[in-house]
Amino acid sequence: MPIRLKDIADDLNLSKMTISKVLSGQTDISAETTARVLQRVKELNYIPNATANSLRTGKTRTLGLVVPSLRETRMAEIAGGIAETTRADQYGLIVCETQGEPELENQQIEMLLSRQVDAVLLVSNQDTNAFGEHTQRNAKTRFVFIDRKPVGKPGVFVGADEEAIGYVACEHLLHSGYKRVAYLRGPRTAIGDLRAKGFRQAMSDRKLTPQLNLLLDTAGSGESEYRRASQAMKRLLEARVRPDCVMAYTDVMALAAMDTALAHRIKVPEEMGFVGCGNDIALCEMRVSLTSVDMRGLEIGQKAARMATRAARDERSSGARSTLVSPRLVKRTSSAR
Amino acid sequence: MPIRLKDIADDLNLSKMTISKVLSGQTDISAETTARVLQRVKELNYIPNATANSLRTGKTRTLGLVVPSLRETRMAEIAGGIAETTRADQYGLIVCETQGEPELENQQIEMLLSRQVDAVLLVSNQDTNAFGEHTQRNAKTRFVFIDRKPVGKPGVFVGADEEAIGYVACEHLLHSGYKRVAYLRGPRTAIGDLRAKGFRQAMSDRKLTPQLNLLLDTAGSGESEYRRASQAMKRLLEARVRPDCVMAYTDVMALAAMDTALAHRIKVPEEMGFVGCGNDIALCEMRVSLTSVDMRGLEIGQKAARMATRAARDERSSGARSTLVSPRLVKRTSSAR
DNA sequence: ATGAAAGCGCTAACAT
DNA sequence: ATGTTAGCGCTTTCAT
Repeated sequence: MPIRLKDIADDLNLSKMTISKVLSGQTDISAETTARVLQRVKELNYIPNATANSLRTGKTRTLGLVVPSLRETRMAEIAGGIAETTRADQYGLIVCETQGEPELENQQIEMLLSRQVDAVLLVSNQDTNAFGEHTQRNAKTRFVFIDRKPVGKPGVFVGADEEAIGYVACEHLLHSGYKRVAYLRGPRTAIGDLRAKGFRQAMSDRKLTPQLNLLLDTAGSGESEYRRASQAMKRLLEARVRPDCVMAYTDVMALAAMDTALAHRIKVPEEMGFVGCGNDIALCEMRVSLTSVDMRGLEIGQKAARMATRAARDERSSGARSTLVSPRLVKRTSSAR
Repeated sequence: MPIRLKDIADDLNLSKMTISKVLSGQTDISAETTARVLQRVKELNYIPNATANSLRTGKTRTLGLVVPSLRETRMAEIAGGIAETTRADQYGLIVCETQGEPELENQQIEMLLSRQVDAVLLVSNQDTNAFGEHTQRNAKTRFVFIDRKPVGKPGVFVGADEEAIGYVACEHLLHSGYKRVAYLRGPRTAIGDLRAKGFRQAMSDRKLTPQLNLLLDTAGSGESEYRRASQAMKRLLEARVRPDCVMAYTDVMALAAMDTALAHRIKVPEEMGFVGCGNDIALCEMRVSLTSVDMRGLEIGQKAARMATRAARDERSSGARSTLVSPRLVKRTSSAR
């Protein structure tokens, strides 16, 4: 059996309280006793029972993270940022996958509440608010939403500034001297729409009109993202007016477009430029290295974790309700005109 | 404040025990009472306090996972398998990153032990066994090692059959009619050596001698894996005897080699075949789709989680001490001669 | 500067 | 079929 406070106390002819006080850094214990206790604690390799502590104090120093899947690059990045920050703060992190299923999401949130986590970090798939009951009733546990704004729930929000992502990518191409921007715009989700809005804004800020026939939606089922983007790119190359640059919703799509162009003997970046989103290091260093928008998953995770621990400490729900993290453009060869 | 057992008991004029029994499915409660309790529990949205339960029972129904980083594809896969299985078993999963630093690894293990996890799943970076103390002293917590065999610690092991991975990849190429296999062998780690051994075995089983000049080590610092593999491939193409196929330690390396060959106007797969390892879906569907060895990260995670929960349940440390998971070859165009 | 008592929310073991 | 007692390991509060 593991060693308990009492074991140390008995061993030293002191009371449990004295040991507890030493370990929690109270100052009303003599230096001598403190030293004796600390030494014995080390010798016996005492590890405090966090469960008992939690039951007594009502705090677990543990956060819960709920994500659709850890295997998407973006989620892994965000989770990494969260894990890093929680570790530094001496918090634990319970991670749950939901496969995008609302039912599992609710189930996992309930599991986390049962485990008394101090806060829940949630990348939700639910546009609806079935988890409303939880956030309502259980006033104790704070919620931090990531990347997807909840409809009107209590809890703070951190996410990428999607509109800025679209803007930055497009503006970079225009600034580099490219003129006819094609945008492989990805799915018709809230995020996809925001990013497209940024793209359009960048165009109109330069008095350019997006040529709508270059606005392709590569969503669709069956084929891989790469193949779908390749096909879209082929169609673009056959158009009356060819674009002289392409921005894409993801790095994979940008890479697919670039590969297609290269196969058509188009010179990159001289004749055609490319920008992706994600700054996925495995993808951006391939072939002609790819300019990409870093969406700051790591920072978003860090920020979310900090908001969570702060919210968990404060009684009152604290200040900032919503934070957008600005993207950062990483220039590489593919757009170096 | 959240609702407690006692609240329900008072509300129904029953004792805490009756409620507890109903919720844990004891049979010695009348059907009528059971129904009444269940209904009120649902109405009040009662969520049991797992912390109190754990303190009382000594079990947390929580596993700890320690990995170098969640952002490597392989780790994300393994973690995904673990998360899936623990969820199905109604276990929680505390995830920790160590950035490959032994100090952090020990720290995180201690954190997990403090939180009384029922078992620790560990992808260790330590060849040494600094965590020995923990595994020794804390007889209660079980250890499951993943992908890296510990030197001689208590605890079970699950990992990929690395030798088989090397064998399967090479044998596939030979079976397809390729003759001169080049192997971009990756780093000189224990795993790298095992995989090379499998490669050599496959060659000698066919009475072929690996041409040593084709055995390249792409380890080295600074440049990205893709660039290093590209350079290695260029050297291979300038050699007196060109290989007619390439197998690589990773999918990125295989892709780099293939891109280099394609840039040299070599026809894939007719003139040259390629096989990678990892079966990374984002990479294998690019360009000429890449044949790759699936290293079964998901299955390894699932198996590890099952071993962990089983070990946590049984008092005695149970049977199987070591399991190797066989790789699965996924044939695609790049080697379709 | 040190310690005794009480109790966090739950359940194992034993009454009734 | 239902309830009582005791206690998991710790900390808060209040003595001494």
